[in-house]
Amino acid sequence: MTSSKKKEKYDLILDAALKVFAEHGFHRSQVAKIAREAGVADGTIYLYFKRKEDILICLFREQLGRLLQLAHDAIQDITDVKQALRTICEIHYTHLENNVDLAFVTQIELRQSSLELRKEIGIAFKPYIELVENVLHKGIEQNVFRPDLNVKLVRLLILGAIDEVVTSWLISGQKYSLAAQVDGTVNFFLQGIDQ
Amino acid sequence: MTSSKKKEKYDLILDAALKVFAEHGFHRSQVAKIAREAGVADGTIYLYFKRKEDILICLFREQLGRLLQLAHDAIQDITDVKQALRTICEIHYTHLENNVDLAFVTQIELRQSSLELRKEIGIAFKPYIELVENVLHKGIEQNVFRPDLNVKLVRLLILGAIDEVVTSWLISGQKYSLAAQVDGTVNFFLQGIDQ
Amino acid sequence: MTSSKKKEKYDLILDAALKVFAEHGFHRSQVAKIAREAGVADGTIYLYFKRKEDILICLFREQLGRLLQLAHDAIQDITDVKQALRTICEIHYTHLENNVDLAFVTQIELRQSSLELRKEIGIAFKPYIELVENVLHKGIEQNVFRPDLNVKLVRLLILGAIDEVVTSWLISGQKYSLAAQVDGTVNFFLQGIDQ
Amino acid sequence: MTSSKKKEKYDLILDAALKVFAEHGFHRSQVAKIAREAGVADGTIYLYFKRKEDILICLFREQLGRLLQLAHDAIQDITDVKQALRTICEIHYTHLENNVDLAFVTQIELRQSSLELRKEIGIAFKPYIELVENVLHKGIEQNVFRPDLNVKLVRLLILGAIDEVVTSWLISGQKYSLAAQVDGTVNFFLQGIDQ
DNA sequence: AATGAATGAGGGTTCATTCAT
DNA sequence: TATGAATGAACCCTCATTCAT
Repeated sequence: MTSSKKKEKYDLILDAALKVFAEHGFHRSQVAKIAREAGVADGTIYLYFKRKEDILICLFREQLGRLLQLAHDAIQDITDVKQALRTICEIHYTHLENNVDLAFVTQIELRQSSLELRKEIGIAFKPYIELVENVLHKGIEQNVFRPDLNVKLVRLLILGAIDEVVTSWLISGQKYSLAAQVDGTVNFFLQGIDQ
Repeated sequence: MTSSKKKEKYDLILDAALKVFAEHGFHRSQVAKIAREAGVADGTIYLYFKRKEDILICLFREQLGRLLQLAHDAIQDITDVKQALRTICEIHYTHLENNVDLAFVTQIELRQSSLELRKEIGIAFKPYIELVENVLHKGIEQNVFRPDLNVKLVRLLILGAIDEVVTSWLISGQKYSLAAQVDGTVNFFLQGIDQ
Repeated sequence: MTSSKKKEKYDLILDAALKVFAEHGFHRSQVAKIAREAGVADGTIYLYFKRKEDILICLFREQLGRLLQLAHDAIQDITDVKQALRTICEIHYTHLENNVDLAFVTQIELRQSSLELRKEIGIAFKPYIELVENVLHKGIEQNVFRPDLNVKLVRLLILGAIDEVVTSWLISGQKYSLAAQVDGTVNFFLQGIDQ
Repeated sequence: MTSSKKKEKYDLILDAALKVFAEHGFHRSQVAKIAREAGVADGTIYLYFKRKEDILICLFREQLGRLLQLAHDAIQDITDVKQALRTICEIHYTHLENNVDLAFVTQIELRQSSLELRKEIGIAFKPYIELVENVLHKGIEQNVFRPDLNVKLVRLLILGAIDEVVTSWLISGQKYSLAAQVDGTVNFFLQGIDQ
């Protein structure tokens, strides 16, 4: 009972933080504002999080975990690596398009943080990196992807490219469909721009 | 004479800012520290820049201008669009590898800014975008690149991919050569990962 | 039974407080820390003490009571007032030397309190004051001490002098024997510094 | 000019701090309150003092310096060591009686500080200690004071005794004359209480 | 143009105390 | 009696910006 309540309040705060961060940005979001939004006292925040930055980190971990789970489950039964890559991209775009608040936090606010925090984020991001690298490795083994690929570099290129598309879509004011970019994106990944 | 002095001091401040931002990050760089580094009084900064963020914007414009000029000059006489793309990527990587301070400011510090600032930065970034898009358009016209390319999307994908490679190299502690990634990067852009 | 348990817990808390106050100082000693040391819940503290300062006051009362009892018992059968004074001083120094935690609390932490608290402390200190004044009065009656003594003033001088010796010994890091100062102290009280 | 203004503001703040500390105590005195009393902005305080505690230390140094100067000047031409001791005591009592705010700060507020701060205070107090010890040494040399005196111990006893008299006078509400205690105090120091 | 002293708004965090259970 | 989760008031200090000189 107590633990369920604790869980509830923990989530209450994270939900409130997501909303407040998305609206005002990390630096402009006072802890007091998050507390008010969550319906708890300022001090209560500090029963669940060590400091303000921790809220951001936990929020990211939690949310990235869901995205990862979605992607993981979706490619579980897919043997076609090209299709797997497409699915990852599709889920990535779709999930962020359906969760604009989350998109703002990951694409904009999360970058406004100290180098130390970015390293923390990097660690949390590891499983997602591995998901992509696994697909690449499998593709090379299956002779579907070119054997001379530098997997780490290609992974950077793919995730950097995806990231920029999402950020650009956000900054533009979400005036077009993000999910509609999947085909163009994946074709680029697979065939490049050369004739 | 006066204007030349003004020019001098303006540059003095920007040079100081680049150094200080790179060392301490934007938020940890007090205006007073930049002033001391530049050898001027705190108040003098405000004769040349409206506010602290302006220093960052101007610094970015100035430096991006140089990179743009380098790239522009280098592809001037190149008719082979593939080679042009390679040259842009090569200059981008090489220039940032040779100017780590600049790299830190553009890849890390510049992101730690408000949405408004990022829009400003976007505007300054326009000419670089056009440079890349021009190459893409030319390549399509020449039937070297695929005719169905969504140029804006591909440009995002290319610049996002490059950006991530640079950031990752920085965060890793510049433990390997950035310029050595040109081949892998451009091959990916041209042929993708498909066999 | 209940009252005995209460007594037990009351003492448990005071013992914990003495330890925690001595180690961290009054202001740096959170109520939570005392509670943990005592093995009770935070809220339980408030069943026995009105507020944090009360713990300090009660602790002082309790401990001073013991010192007073020791001194009182020791001079009970002493008719020589000079010897009585020496005994009081000896017990004071010895007791604090043997209870450094207590010394820290009385000499350092107790002073870090509001004027109001110091008045409370003054009241608790009354019996000790009377003990000393009684010896002085008796000495005057017996024509052992000078008849023109201002008893209240002399009592202040004596206790102030003793207090400073103890504090200085503490701050010095207890590098010498406090009890060894009894002779020098009492000689000063009795004969002054004049040849 | 500038330095004279700086001096002025420095003193303005110290004067304000003395008043505010005396009235509300150190811990209850917000920096903002001192600033308002001094007629400067909050931030200005920090142009002259590193932190709140520094104000207290500087205040003490400044004021103790004056008291020391007074005592030093007064005993300059006195060859009679007994008279010198009397003069020191007289000036101490008189000065604090004439500067009740100062008395509150030195006797009450200054004690409510961390052990570290008390060490700082101890250093500032050194010259005063030496003043007293010099008189004691001289008295022993002149065969006026007993040759077997433990000078350091006696100095502690004397200053401790004086200190307690002042504090007691303060806590009592200054209902009697402090200066009137000089005779009783000095007689005690010289002859003790023995017949 | 240049100075640099002065300004003052702004917020994360602690912790004594309460109260529902 | 006992718990301990929740409360929320309280405050020092930084630093971007201004302005009198």
